[in-house]
Amino acid sequence: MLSYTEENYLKAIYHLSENGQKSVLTNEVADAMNTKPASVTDMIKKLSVKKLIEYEKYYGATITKQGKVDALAIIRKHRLWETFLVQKLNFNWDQVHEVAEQLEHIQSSLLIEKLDEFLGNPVADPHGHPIPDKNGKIHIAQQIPLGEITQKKTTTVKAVKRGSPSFLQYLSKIGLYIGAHVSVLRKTEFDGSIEILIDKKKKAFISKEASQNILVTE
Amino acid sequence: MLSYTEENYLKAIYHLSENGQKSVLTNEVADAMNTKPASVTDMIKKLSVKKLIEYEKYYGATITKQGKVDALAIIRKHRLWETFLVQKLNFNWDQVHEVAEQLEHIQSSLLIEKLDEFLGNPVADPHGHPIPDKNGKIHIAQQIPLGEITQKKTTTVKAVKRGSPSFLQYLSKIGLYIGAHVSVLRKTEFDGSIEILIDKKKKAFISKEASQNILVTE
DNA sequence: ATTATTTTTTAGACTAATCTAAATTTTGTA
DNA sequence: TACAAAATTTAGATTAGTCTAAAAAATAAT
Repeated sequence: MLSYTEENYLKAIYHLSENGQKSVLTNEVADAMNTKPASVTDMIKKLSVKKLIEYEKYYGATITKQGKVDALAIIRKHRLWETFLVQKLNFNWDQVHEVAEQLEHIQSSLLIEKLDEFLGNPVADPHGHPIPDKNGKIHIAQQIPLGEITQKKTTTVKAVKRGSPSFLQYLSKIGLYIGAHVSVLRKTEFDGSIEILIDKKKKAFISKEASQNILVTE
Repeated sequence: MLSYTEENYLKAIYHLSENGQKSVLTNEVADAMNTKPASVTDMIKKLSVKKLIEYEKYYGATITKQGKVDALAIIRKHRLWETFLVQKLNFNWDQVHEVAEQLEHIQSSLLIEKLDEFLGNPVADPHGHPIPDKNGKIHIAQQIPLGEITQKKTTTVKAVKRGSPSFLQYLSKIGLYIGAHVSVLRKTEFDGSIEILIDKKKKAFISKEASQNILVTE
């Protein structure tokens, strides 16, 4: 069984290796975990002894099949708990991450299966991120950044990419949420910002950066 | 803020000091925590520096006002989570303790207040144990052991005293649960065992020991 | 291609929580 | 009361996770 800390490192390494197949570097992990590279080296050795990652000195780590399985189990728990917090306890979507970071480490397969059932076997968390099923299978929906859709076409918001609390609060403030219907009214060439129409009612200007973090149906 | 381990020790000391005002002895704590007396001595020193207990060398520890407040906050969380597991996730009452031992350490006052509300501000957990309110206040109901009630009188089961999983499973098996209506049909003098009638339907013989662990309304 | 910079690892130290074994103190008893 | 037994504390060691500083290796740049 993995310790609290081992779980967190494994998860970080999984997330870092999602974007690109390349091996994950020591400093990247240290940044993600807010620890020092020396600590990462130690932990990487531990995880590689446990066959959850493969590690070549000075060249970073790659996650193994088993490592992925374990990481996905943790991510499943995280996202189910986030869903619970929003759907059942009325948390806002910007309030759930920190608490789910704790809840994801609770060890009880009975609990997580019953929670899954209680929530109606959800396929995505409050940020639109897919929830791996019991076997670690993820259904990856085709989604593109809002900035890239054809003008006039109406799409549905499916997910947010990076979800810092302040970004999520900002989205709520302009009336944007998962499931909202959005179309692009105008694009500004020089800075990439766009004007959008939400649910045929509200207009909003959003920056290029923001538009890249909002994912919609194609 | 208390560490996971400090919380567990504080809770154990609180529970041990509930039964009797006397100070809690090192060995008692070691037994309750499944650790060695030497470890207890160390922790007792830490908690006394934090003013959660008062400690006189060789004479055990007594919990302070602040210690009680902190202990009750943990117990509140434990019992709210147990209630959640049974009422919302359909756990059996003999399955919840271990999971709640983990959940009680989640740090989020928002979470616990929302959970409390979600559950309808329950006053007792699935074993009938009182849930301290937000301010640590407990409503202590008058309850007596089943073995001590007057024969023929019908009473309502309110709580179980010590709730090991096997004892709870046994109670379920004979049809006994919190809220059941029970009367004593016969008492056997020499061993203190009794025959009871549950919900005017089921009869069961239970030992003196069991009867002392079932608490009913007077 | 040699040097400078960056990255990573190693070495050694620290804290929290635990242990065993030995020393100390209290308690019980002859 | 004095000694034996039990309980408690102290001393010293261990493990997990972390750090800083120094050493080593890889990468970039002149």
